[in-house]
Amino acid sequence: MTHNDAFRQIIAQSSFFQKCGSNFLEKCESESQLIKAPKNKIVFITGDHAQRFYVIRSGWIKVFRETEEGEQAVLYVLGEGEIIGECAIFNDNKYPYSAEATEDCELFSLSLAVLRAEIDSNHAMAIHMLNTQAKRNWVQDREIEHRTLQNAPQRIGCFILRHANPSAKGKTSIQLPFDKTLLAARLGMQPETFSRALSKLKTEANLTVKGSIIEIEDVGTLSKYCCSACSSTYPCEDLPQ
Amino acid sequence: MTHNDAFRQIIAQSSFFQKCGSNFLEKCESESQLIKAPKNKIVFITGDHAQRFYVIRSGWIKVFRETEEGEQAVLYVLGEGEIIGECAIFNDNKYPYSAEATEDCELFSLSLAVLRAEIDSNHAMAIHMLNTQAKRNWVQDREIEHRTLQNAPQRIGCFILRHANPSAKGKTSIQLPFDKTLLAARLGMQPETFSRALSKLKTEANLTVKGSIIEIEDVGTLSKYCCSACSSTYPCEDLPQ
DNA sequence: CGAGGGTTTGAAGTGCATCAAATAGTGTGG
DNA sequence: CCACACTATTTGATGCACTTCAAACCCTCG
Repeated sequence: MTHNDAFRQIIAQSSFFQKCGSNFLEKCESESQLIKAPKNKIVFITGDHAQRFYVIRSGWIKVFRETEEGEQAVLYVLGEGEIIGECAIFNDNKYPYSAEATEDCELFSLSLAVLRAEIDSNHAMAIHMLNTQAKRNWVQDREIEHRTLQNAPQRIGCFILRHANPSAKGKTSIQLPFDKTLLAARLGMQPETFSRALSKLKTEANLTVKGSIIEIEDVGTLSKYCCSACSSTYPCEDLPQ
Repeated sequence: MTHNDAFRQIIAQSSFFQKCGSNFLEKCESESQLIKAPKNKIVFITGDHAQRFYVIRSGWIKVFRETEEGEQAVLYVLGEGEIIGECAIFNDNKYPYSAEATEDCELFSLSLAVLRAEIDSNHAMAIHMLNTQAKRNWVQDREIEHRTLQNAPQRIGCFILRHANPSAKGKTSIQLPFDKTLLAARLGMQPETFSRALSKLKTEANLTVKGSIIEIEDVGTLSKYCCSACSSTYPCEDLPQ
């Protein structure tokens, strides 16, 4: 596959780029660079002077902030078609978080200056960015709600439900998108807690777990267990992932 | 004071309105309504069809989401000059959270349609909103970090430090802006936990507490205690409040 | 002075973290 | 195809942080 084909393929499935004008897409395409980020590669660090942002072609990128002692708070885990680091243009050209490849990843690197110019000159693009930022905003508001009101098993169940087919009734199943240690961090808990909390879910909400495959005996039971500690009701259509 | 004087006084100290064009401000002024929200008044509820947004003239407004059982997650507590509910224009004209007066408040009610029209027609305004949303975004990212990495006494100390004079060295003092029960909820803990955690801070970081006045014996000691569990270092200038 | 809300304190329980170790799973070279 | 190394995951034991429930205390205001 040529570089441009690869680029277009990702663009086609990226909610961010789908609404961008073809003029801007062409500019991006022509100057885009495909980056291979092997597992554990740090893409950038909080405070780095930012010149590029990234579109994920493959793999999962962990977005986090870290104390001097190395304690991490994972803010997002982003995958195919999602963008990282674009927010640096609103933060004095400094990345407000760090990003690390959690497995071998491929990223398209794009110019922040091109993005900035597009936003500044193209009103539709500014509106599009505004929608993107606003949406990310209430996703984070929800995250705070989840961490405040849901306990560990409920947060896991909530994550599972958001990955299940939203129209599923009764029996269904999902595959966890990345490994359990990373998911634990994403949900704000320790790996040991994750393991025990998932065990508890097996009993309380009637799940079967085989590796990364989760079989849900009854979506209603699971959602009742999880969504009772949340302001939203199942199916929680307005949250991604 | 006339309505318009009161309006202009608030606008003058609102970071949001300071960068808006005079044309827009006049439109807002002419159709603004001063609302008195007595203590415990619900300004709006999650999911309400939104036609107005609000600028706080006085008092503290609690922004939260709530489960069916009445458990609340407080997302923000907003005060003078801050705006609430504007984000409904990016959310299908539904408020994504509830808002309640925690004391007798005065609000200016403004038209979302006017705001929407301004954003759609005025590029500078769109860019301004973009900056506002992006900033709120990383404020929320930080909130998640704080709740993940800091324990209760550290979160309280962090809040105190953000309310202290940023150039203070050594001894200084602050007054808590609202009551301790609300502050506890704002920081994601129970009132009892707040009380005990503040006691612990008195010992660990050498504070004196008299009602809502907190005397800090040494800012360095306090920041060392709190900021060690955070990715930022004191003074944490990029966070508001 | 008494009522009521805010705040603190006490006692007990729960959930999650921590540390340690066992087990399962995966990829490697022989 | 097997043994080994390495990582991911689970399990056990224990401790701590925070919550919960209950009651006392304090402060303000009518």
